[in-house]
Amino acid sequence: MGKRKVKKAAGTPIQTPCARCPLRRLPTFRKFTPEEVEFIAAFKSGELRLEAGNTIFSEGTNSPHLYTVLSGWTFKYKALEDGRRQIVNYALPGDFIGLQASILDSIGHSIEALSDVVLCVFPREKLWPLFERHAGLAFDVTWLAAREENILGDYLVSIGRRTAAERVAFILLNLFQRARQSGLTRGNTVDFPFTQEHLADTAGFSLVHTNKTLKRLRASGLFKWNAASFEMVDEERMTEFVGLATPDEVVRPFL
Amino acid sequence: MGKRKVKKAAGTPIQTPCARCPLRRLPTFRKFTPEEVEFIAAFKSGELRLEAGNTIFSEGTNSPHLYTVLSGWTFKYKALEDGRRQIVNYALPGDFIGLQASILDSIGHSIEALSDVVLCVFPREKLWPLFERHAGLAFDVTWLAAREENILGDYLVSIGRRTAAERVAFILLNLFQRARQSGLTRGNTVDFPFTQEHLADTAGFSLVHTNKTLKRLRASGLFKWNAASFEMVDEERMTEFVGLATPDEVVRPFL
DNA sequence: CGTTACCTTGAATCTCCTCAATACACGTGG
DNA sequence: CCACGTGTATTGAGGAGATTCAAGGTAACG
Repeated sequence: MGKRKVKKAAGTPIQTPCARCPLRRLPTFRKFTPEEVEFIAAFKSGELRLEAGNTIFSEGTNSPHLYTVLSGWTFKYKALEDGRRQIVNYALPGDFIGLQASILDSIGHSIEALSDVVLCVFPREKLWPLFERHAGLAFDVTWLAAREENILGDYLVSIGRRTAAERVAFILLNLFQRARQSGLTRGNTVDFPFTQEHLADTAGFSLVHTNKTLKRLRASGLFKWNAASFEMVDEERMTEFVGLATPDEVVRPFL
Repeated sequence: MGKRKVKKAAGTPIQTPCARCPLRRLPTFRKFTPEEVEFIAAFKSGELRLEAGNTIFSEGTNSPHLYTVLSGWTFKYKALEDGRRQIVNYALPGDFIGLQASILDSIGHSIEALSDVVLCVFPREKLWPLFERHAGLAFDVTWLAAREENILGDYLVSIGRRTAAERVAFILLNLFQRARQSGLTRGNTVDFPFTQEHLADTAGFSLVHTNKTLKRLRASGLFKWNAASFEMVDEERMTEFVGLATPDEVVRPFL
């Protein structure tokens, strides 16, 4: 882990107040009633800032907290004893992480900060009052769980049935679109914080084969990806190459 | 689809009353309060009996119902235009299907009856009252969604990172254990209603390769599988071969 | 007794993996 | 400032692993 210069003001950390949550301004996220915002503000117990590379959850663990990503990227993965690793999904700003640890009793995967991140922290024991007093928010939590299932299903088809090129293209497209929803794009450009090795562990390929697939894919001109900077050149053709329909704009909840 | 002799008594169909739901007797499922049982009984609007091979949900569709499997097996899958198919998960007695269609607005996968099945039918519009009036049941719904996510994650690692033999063994083991939880085993034996082609579409392999992998795997003596009848011979070694820990007994909800 | 659905096997070919070497950017310590 | 280590990207070569094509084989059913 590289040491970075972290300048921190001494004293109390500055927290983002929920009422002025920057994510709420994005068109992606649904509007809340004042009571809901108030409840969420009370639900939130703090913020957690972590540098890239830190582990947030370990597989099999339990935790007194659950989180929402406020800024930065995280990814969740499962590892086999001999070192093989499969990345299961990513979480971007607005996404929930650690729900499994709160609902089931232990989490089935590890979660790691992919970039420097800021997480909103919620105490686990207040999840129950949320279900009791705010059916709307409870429904939102379920919505997010269903969405997660949906994404994993998409990844499953990709890994199981798509060719190498389709598979890699699918992942890049998916992450680009989700980054856009989370307000991380400028025009057709994003900074992708992950390496080819992450991509390989997401696609279920070796690093070498991922690299060669990328080379062929780049030649198609659908996108550019140098260093961290990813540019989507022809989203439409990319979408149809992967065999998907153009996604409709969703308005979704988050906490 | 083969025509079967379906003998049906004329007149009103016989329904399983929730209070005497046979699934509730299994140790796997949690006990409900009398009020909860009453609510569920009112929530349930009927039963749906389907023969093997029928489609229950089509990808991209919406539905006024959601279901619980009362008996039989179903599987959900996604198809690409050119015919490639990936089975994403199975649903056994006690499992929920079609939640995505009720929570998100359309379902991301198709669902088909693998064997003859009986489904409990719940009207979608009563899902909201459930969240409003029975936080405990709402929590259960979320629990089931989180469990689903958990299973899909396991399948992802298998498809992405396990060898052919491990992968096939994992699926068989997983389905055997879930069948046992649903009360479908007699000793170490179950009737598996799926073919090698289903297994191939679950593992992400071609039918031929699945067959050859099975042959090698059978030689290990961990299990027997002839015709429909599957016998688990050495569950412990099978578990460690796949690289898993022995699962603890879970008590889980269902509707 | 012919059809249908599944299972099985061999052969040729393509995909993907491992091993190995090189290249480039960056930050550290001399 | 330069030498060196570290992390990431790139490329070639040889060998497993999977796919497709093609041919049987078996059991159930009408």
